[in-house]
Amino acid sequence: MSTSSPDRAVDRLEDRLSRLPLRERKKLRTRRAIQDHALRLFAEQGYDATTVEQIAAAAEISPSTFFRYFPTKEDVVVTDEYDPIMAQVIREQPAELSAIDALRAMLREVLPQAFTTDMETIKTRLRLTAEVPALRARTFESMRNTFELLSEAISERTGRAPDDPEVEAFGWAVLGVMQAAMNRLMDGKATYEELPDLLDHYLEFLGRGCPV
Amino acid sequence: MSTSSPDRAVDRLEDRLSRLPLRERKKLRTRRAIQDHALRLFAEQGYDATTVEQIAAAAEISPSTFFRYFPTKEDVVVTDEYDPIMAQVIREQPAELSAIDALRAMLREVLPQAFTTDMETIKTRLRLTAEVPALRARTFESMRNTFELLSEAISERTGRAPDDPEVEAFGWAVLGVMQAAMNRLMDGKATYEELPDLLDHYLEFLGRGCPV
DNA sequence: CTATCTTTTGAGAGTTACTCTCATTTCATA
DNA sequence: TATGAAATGAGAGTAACTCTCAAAAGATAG
Repeated sequence: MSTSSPDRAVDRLEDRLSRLPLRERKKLRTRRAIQDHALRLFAEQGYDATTVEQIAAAAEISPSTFFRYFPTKEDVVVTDEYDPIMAQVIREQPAELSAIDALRAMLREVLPQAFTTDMETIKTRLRLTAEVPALRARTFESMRNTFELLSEAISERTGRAPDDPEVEAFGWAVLGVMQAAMNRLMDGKATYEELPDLLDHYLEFLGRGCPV
Repeated sequence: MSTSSPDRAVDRLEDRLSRLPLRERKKLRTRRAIQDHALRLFAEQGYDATTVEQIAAAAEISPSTFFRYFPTKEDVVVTDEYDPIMAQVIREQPAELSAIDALRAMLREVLPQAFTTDMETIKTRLRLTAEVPALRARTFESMRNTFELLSEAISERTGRAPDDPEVEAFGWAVLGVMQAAMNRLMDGKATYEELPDLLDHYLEFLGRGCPV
């Protein structure tokens, strides 16, 4: 299995950081500081028990500045950078693969890579998302973003319009089975090691018409 | 197409109201008053521009009491009573139908019924859900409830465990295509008249393995 | 019908996420 | 080094929720 594509996709992101005007680099550093301190405090004290004021103090900024970087406290946990990478890797799959097989190949590439580089953050975020109602709710908004990128990539591969009714149904069905897998993970009915296989199985199951 | 089942299911709900201790009946009346006034005010002034204080004043209760009936302002819009009815109607379908066909039959029964009795409320709720980010987010929590009832009903029909991995994947895939249909409705790409056919087509499409 | 017990309600104070405004500082450019 | 633009901090304000406690309303026994 090729491992170079997601590396490249990630590298492209990291690369951009270094050769940026000072101002922009400082902003990115501040953003990351906020997120790191926030996740640490959430893990230590719990989400609700941690105030924005505390996060701002830990990151050495003012509360006003916090809200300039993250419109809500929830965004600190919910915002991630994987969606564009996943969309990109879908596009890089051979054209002869079906949409479902392209998705399966993408996940087999991206998941191990993400787990290797960011396991701790991923675990913290998933645990918070499972436990805090406000964060669970926000998940849906981020699914809508994922849907946009996903249906765009699918549309390109299949030559159908991005707002084709069946493309949209397919996109949401895929997000559905992904959510099913995430829920099993959050409920402790599956482990992180099993996740790639579970997702693969779910997509194949979807392609067979969900025979139950 | 049978029309008696959803009538009975609804009737059973309405029936209970009449022969209830005074206290309970008053509570239900208060609850409905809050919801009616809230939806009216939201429609007139917008969701964000309407405060809980205004709703409480309109319903002639105190703000404290508002939060005893609805834990959050969002719940007033998001809470609905259709899920148990839908689960019940799924159970009433002939055993020889596949899970997907049972769902299709259920929707052909329940949707017209719901549209006939509650069209105004449904439209208001859907429009608010489309427009207000906080409400969009909350949709996901109510999907989780729907999932519980749905997977329970599917599990009974198929004889598989409710937490069987494939039952869960199927349930979320179904919720996915339903969400796809709702989104088309909210985006103005489909009408309420077309919704039953669209949903029917989506479920059939799902049963064919989503060939895109 | 009265008295008691339980449940529901209202009033009010407190917390915190989030918004807005304006003065100040920090960085970019000539 | 001076000038303009963008980022920051400080502070005041709003509104959704939480908690506590006393008053009111409904249920129940005598």
